[in-house]
Amino acid sequence: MPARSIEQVRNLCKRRGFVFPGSAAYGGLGSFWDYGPLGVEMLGNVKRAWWRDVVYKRDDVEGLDAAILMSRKVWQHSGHEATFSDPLVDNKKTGKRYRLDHLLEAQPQRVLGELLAHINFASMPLTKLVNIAPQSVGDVDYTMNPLGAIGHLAAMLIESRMHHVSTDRLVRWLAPILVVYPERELAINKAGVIDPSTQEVGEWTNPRNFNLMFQTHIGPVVRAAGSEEELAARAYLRPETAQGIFMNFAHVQRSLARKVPFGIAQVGKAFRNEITPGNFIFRTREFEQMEIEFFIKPPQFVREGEKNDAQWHDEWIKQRYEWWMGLGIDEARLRKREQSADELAHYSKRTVDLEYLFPEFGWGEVEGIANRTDYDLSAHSRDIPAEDLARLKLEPNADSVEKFDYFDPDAKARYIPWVIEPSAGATRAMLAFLCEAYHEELTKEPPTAEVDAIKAEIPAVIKNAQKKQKDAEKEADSAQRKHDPAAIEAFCAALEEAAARLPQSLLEIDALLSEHSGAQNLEPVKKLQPKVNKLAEDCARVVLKLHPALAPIKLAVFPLKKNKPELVDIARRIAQTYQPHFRTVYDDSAGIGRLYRRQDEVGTPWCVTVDFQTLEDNTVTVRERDSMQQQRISLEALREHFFTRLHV
RNA sequence: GCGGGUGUAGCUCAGUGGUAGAGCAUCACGUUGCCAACGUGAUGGUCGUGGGUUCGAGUCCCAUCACCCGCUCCA
Repeated sequence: MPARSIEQVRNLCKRRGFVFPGSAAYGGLGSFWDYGPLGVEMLGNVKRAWWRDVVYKRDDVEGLDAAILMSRKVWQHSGHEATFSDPLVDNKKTGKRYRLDHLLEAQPQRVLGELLAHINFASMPLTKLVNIAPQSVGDVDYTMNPLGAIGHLAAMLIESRMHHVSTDRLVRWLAPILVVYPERELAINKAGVIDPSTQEVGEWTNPRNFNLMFQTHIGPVVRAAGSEEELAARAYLRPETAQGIFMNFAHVQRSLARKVPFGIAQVGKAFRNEITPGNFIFRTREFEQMEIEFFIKPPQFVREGEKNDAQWHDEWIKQRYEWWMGLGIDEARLRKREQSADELAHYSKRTVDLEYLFPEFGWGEVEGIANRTDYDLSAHSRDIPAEDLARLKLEPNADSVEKFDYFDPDAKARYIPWVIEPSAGATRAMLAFLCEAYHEELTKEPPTAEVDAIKAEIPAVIKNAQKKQKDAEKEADSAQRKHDPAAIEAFCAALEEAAARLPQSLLEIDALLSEHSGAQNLEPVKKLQPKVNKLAEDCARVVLKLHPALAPIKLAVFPLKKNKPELVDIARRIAQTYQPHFRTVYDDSAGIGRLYRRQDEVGTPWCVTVDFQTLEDNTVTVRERDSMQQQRISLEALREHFFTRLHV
């Protein structure tokens, strides 16, 4: 059974030195995390496992480590500066928050018309309108007259002649207007904008603009915000590592004389001013990515027998899926999910997400494999033909001095390659592997008397719960029900079934009693739960069943008794033998049983114990983490034993 | 930003207006021949912060800060 809650994993991480809250001495800084001695090992192992798989094992991928700070121009032309700023608005009544454009898209046309009618466009500064208004409406060119464009739109909407303008296009203009319009709060509320969650008119706050990229400035001089000097000096911390790869496409291709198809892999930090960080290290504002941009021929140059973009995409999806499985993720908790058209990023033709089933919050993306076409390399190139600009919805790039094209000796043609992008979260991967590896196991037979006492109390719990279930069923209006009868019924059934399997099911019962939020309020449960929990903790061990390649410590060496210098000496010597090759620790700070449990908890796959027999025949016990089995191995054979298992 | 929750020892948490507590962890000494052993002792606290009520506040009141969970986002 993997982790039941993120809380369990978070606690273990803090207690055992994987992950600590950041800036803790000053009360913490929301959702920034520091990686402790074991965390840095494990995260490093995740990254190494990935690098081995996508760089070392292949003939067609090279590595790269680009700068984190990149010119503002990169992010303007990649589209991030525009798309990473989302206006948000809250409904004070329901507490729901929406992206303004999503909210407007969910409105009936009538409300959008009302909204336009309530905006006095003449009161808005013309300079702002110029940036927002469409250049044409229908057949009429409004380049010189943005006010006219808005007025035209408003008139059409009010007269319900919507066939000229689709809702989503209209929303794209309306949303930015509502962010800068001085009386926007009034307008939204007067127009009666509806909350999609309740289908009732909401009580809305001011839409506020959010920029998801972290800004900084190159050079120590302080400049006025928004000034020309400030904009010129502005840089962003990369929100994805991918753009660093695109910037270096030509460098890598030329310096290593690479032919398409080939890929560039990069591991590194990325930064996003997430609106809602949370779920431990799942969504943080500083995180680490493992990304590949795999460059391939554009469809029109693909010849008979060669893979096209769709086939390369499928192949990478398969490859990456297998990587996760190979490191111990169970099939039941890893899935591929096709992104729907409306959630595709601005650069993507098709994206398939790999999602892990996390405890508590459920399916969460750990990797996205996107077909980015030739969008990015074109966006950063000058002299792109007009038809390609139109196809990719790009503006001509006058800032760039490069054209990221490639002469293909096979096709005898010059083209801008397409790209398949497998992009995984390294920090998320670590969390997924930790959740997957977390196990609680019964290691001792609980005393019969205590088990019987628990058994005896369970019927009372079930009876009490069933009474609550009947009460809930009496309440006809399901919205008024305090409890969900179906949930109670399921709880009772599970509890009854588990009770019959005591004592083996002790941990399941502990989980049942402490997890059902409704159950915790039952009086008999309040009495029973601490008893069960105590007994469960006494008779169980926590073990991280990590793949050895991911385990932060590979080997721990103990003397059976720490006050026997002859055992201590040998144990220390064994540890020192392996320390240069892989993470090995020596420990004698507790009794042998406790030492084993400590290593179980951090996922150390093997422990070596030096005992009195060692003095006679030079053998030690090697104890395996998952099975807890021991075997005697001679000191000479240890090297072979571990090196083959760890692929050193 | 809105709603909910939590702040007491390194960790997990008790604490009824009247001397600041437990378990675990840590350290010392003794004991201990393989799966969270035991005994004795010790270390460790501005009870998140600032005000107020009171003879007296961890506890009641007000304010404030931080973190956690949920809401958008998506590696």
